Amino acid sequence: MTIRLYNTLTRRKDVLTPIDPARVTMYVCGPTVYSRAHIGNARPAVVFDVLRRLLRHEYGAAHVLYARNITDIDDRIIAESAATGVPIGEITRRTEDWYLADMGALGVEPPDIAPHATTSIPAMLAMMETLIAKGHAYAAQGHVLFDVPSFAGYGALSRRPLDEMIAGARVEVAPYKKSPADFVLWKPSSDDQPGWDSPWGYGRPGWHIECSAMIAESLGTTIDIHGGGQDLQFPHHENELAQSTCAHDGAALAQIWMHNGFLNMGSAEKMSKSLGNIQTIPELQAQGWPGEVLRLALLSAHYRQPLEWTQDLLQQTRKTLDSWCEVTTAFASCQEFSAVDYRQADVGVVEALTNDLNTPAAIARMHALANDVREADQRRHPEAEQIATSFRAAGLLLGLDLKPRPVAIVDSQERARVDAAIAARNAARAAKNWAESDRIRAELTAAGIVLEDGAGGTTWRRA
RNA sequence: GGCCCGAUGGCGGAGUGGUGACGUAACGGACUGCAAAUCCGUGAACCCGGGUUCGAUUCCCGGUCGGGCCUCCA
Repeated sequence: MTIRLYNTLTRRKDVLTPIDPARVTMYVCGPTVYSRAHIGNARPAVVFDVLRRLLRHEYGAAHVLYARNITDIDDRIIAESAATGVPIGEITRRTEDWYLADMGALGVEPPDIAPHATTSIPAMLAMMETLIAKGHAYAAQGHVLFDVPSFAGYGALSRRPLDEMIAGARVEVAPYKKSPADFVLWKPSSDDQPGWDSPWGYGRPGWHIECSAMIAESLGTTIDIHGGGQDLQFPHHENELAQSTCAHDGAALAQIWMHNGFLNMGSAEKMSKSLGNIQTIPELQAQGWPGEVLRLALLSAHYRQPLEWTQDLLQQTRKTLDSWCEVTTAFASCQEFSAVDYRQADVGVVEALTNDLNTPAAIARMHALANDVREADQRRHPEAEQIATSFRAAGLLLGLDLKPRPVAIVDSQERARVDAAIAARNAARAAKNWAESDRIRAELTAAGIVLEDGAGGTTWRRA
């Protein structure tokens, strides 16, 4: 099936044509590990996790190579260490562990490759030497700078004319820059700052060079998809593109550039650490929102659109997820996780995703499938089971495990206790002793168990 | 100031040159001892002004409002 993705470089939906369909490559800018990620940081992780699942569906799991970096050297990390007294290594290790745990809670699988900036210094130094040799970078006062005017294509990604950028610059231009637009590839470190020896002295890399070096090292010269948040479009991705293109004699860095939108917190204000209006994933979980609810909520809007992040959205999402899990309950083939494969996913859901990852359309299709299953099941139509399977498989494509309910009844004593209570209540109901039957229901409700009297008897589930 | 993006029902959120998804909320009904779930049904929107067109929410221009980036940021 043809996958079309919106390409920031061309400002239209382009057909994805992998350079090598047996090795589809995707790189997404990962976190700078200086403080715990918030739910807004999770949007790209979840979005590109879905894209990865779609790519695996189309090209085969063994033919997709996904890299997401860890930026573990950065001035914010140095500042965080200085402010808290916690050693840099501890901050970065701890924050990365949190990141992986938090994303895991949202059903995000770890990438195939997770390059770290600090272990890619040789590759960065090599790329800088190449850029200098080719006349696209120069050394000055312990710095190495990229010579922006030397690259005619600069500004193509963010559509910023170079002269206007210089004219509108609000930052004071460092004296060692040949052009105000030039950016730092390498900068000197003081003795108390982390650094590495280099031909230009003891120092550390600038922000942009790491991604260029790590992409070349781990995936290749030209990759199929490059992703990240909208805010990275400029200057980060523009600079990455410039460095890599110049280092590789004009070869494109990526075929398709994708950028996700932000989460808004009420009043259309974006969630950000500097505004202080963030919610971390453990905080949200502590409020009672399971990871899958958070994940589906993040997918409820198209990835390029802003998403209003509200309690109402989470409540609505939880309800949706509950009803979807209810749908698979009656079908034996859906009970066993191993029996369901995402390759059996409903074609309507797949089609929605191949259209620039239209998750809202995919979710709408899921609702339709759920209705189909309920209807077919009600009529005892043999097709019901098959639809239920394609429904659950499509859920896997979205990264949702739509397990049948009730779930997590590991305690057989508890099960026996609930069964006994239901029997007692049904006896009371048969005797029209409503006071007693309501008392029993209230007791179970207090224990977090919801009873449902259906045509086939009383069933229960966790609230 | 420059560049870019957006504006759809109470809310969230797709999509389309012509019978206006989907979800949730509201209302009516069926079912139910009550409830939940489910089912049936009813209302409910395309920012403003021009233009193109037989016809625009959809295309074009202008405006208003909102957001992002230009400095760290998913």
